[in-house]
Amino acid sequence: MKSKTKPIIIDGIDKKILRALTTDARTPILEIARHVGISGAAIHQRLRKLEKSKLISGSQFIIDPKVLGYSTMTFVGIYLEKAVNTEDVIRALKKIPEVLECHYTTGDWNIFIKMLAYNNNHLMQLLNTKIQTIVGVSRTESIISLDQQINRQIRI
Amino acid sequence: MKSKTKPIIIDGIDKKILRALTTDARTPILEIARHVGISGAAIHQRLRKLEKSKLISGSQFIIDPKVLGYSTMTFVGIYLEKAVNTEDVIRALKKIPEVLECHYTTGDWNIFIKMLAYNNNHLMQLLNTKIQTIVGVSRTESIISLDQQINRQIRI
DNA sequence: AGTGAAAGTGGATGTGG
DNA sequence: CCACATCCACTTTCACT
Repeated sequence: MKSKTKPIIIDGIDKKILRALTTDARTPILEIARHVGISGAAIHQRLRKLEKSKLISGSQFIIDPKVLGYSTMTFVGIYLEKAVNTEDVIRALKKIPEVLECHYTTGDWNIFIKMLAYNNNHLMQLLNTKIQTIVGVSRTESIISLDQQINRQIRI
Repeated sequence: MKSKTKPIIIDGIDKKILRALTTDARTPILEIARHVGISGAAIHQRLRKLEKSKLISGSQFIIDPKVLGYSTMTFVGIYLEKAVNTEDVIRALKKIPEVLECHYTTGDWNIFIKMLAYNNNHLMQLLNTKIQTIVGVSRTESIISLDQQINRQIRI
């Protein structure tokens, strides 16, 4: 299967549409239309094009974890034992809701995750009872985020 | 100012609303209403409550960076020189669009960032011409994400 | 907290330029 | 690629429970 994904051509109007909708997914199409000076139907067509190109992969309401009491964000580097099925480890990590991201990485660690916890105690508990207990995990190193200064999508 | 944010009480209906809207920000209120068995107006009221509590901090269309050609995601640990104004460094990082996240962290690094690049060459270029040139940055260590297996919000 | 109805607005679509 | 017109669905508000 030749993945013949055409290179997407995005003009200034598309950019304005994307900027509006990546800032607020509920921005009315007609409002964007007024703003860029073409009809709502035209915006609608362009949106279909952008969705078909998979450039837009969906939309989400954003939950603020702090309001739920999650005040500690941590990055955890994970060392795996040599002969281990990494897919099983990923599967186990997926079952831990506090794990938000998980990457195979270059460097010393085999796996790198981003994780939320209520506080440092909870973090320790998660590491000891959830992460370290996964078969194949030999050791972890934690990097706690003291403050997040940037959090955004790629600019369009 | 005592930040007297009441602990939010979220019942099962709120959870269903949030689950629908964090999956697809454009889910019609009436559809959710039919699903949970109360009126649209009631869903609307609850949404106002959730927004007022700041648990919902907004909504976004999600852009897939891969479609734009960004195939390399990298975490970069940054060492700063001793007597440096970290705020200036943050300010400089904010101006680099490829930087998506930026954290003050515990551990060896002072600052930890998540970054996109088109490829390894572009990554090198970004490091050499954008990151390393920031006044106060002494050294960086890069961890390249070979594959991202998990990417999600906190579960509700 | 929730209902139901009313009023206004926006999304979706087809025809035609 | 866009405009216009249409229809239908959705959001929002309010009086009432």
